[in-house]
Amino acid sequence: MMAEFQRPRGTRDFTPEAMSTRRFIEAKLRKCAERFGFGEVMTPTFENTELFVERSGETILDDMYAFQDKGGRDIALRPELTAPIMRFYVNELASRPKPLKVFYFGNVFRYERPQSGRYREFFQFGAELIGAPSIESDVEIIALALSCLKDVSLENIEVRIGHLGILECILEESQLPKNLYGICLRYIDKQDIKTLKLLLSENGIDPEKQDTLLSIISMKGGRDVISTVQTMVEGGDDAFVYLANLLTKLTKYGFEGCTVDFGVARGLDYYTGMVFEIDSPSLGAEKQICGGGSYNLAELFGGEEVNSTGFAFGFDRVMLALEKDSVEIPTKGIRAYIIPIGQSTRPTSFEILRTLRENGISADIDLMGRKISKALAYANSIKTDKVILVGEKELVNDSVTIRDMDSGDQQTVNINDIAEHLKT
RNA sequence: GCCGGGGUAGUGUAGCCUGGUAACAUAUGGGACUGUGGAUCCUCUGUCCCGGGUUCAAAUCCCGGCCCCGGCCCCA
Repeated sequence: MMAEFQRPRGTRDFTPEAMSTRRFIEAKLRKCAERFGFGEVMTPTFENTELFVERSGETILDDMYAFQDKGGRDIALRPELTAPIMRFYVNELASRPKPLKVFYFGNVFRYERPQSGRYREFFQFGAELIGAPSIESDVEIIALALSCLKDVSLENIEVRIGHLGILECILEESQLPKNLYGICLRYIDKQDIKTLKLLLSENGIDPEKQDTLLSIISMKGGRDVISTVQTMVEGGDDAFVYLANLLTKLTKYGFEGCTVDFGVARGLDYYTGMVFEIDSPSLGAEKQICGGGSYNLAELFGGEEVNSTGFAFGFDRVMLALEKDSVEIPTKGIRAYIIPIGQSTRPTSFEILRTLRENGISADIDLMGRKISKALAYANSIKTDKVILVGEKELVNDSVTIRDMDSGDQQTVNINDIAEHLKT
């Protein structure tokens, strides 16, 4: 048999086993966000293309699944979820009590060349905290991201926190024309030192200032780095204090090991202050599993200015990282598998099946009419905890044999006690 | 968009260099063992990514495409 159809490039099918582990992790993330007081929201899979162009500029059209629908409307499959959430906010949620805390989990689409940890349809889990312009909001967001990773037991991570205020300050000092800030931040984010240097030289930036800038953006470390850099920069005091306080407040949440990295720029114009990224060193080229920061988008979408801060996880990369780090994820099977021995016991077997299911116990039964040996092999393959052997001999005494699939131990249980027996 | 490595039963592989009837393991389905054999034994089915070229003959060599893996670019 020849497979007639293939999946579109960069997409994936998920097996029952894969879905089981994905849902397990997903549930942990959701629970964590809810514990932090965030509520889940959902927006459409596609939006008007304009929304994303407004946010990121015409160039992202190349990287989007954008098309015209039958009514001639320009439509795009969402490439990310922050813009849709902010649109939702401006449309309907703006008058809600502040702060507004929302989270999401959804598929997103990008027309890019697939590679390790990069697909054309992938999944993002993220949160946005809207309307609370305090440092505590930024801390709350970072703490949520870190707590999520803690809850899924991903320990091998690198957290890098930066501040655009400081970068801006440095750029101002270097007297680079303001219209080049965007490009410059882009190079900084990419750590493209060569091109950055070229840009600075071309614009007649004092070589000494160049060196200062270059050394600052490559600096990362703990609290001491903040003070070191502060001595190299004039002004920007507020931002330095902010970063220092941020680290202090994070420790109150129990998070110590965050590093400060002045090279985190997240090449986008609407980020305003704190920015952060989380990497999993176990992954290859695509090792960033999370990105976030404080931003202002509402105004751009026609709403009132409102401070927001948020992050997004690359869910698939989190799953990859968990796999690389060999984090165990429990596989769940069913509680009981019923094997009728011989035709005569099948009616009673189905009664037992029904009783178990009505008692909230996951249960399945042999539908193939198999003999014990093969039925046991099947039961083993679907990872059931117990097997219930329903045979004539036991039924004479209204009982069945329950076999524990881990130990192989068996015991005789009265039919009326099966549900109770399996609950423990 | 660019570079490299790949694509052989459901899965994992051998065969490719050096062209000559496509194989092994495992899984699935069926059967035997007549109530514990999660075993063992027997057995059916099932494969060269697609298209073109070279050749008497292509899984094998050549070209193009598609897809996968790794990297570049990009990464909202």
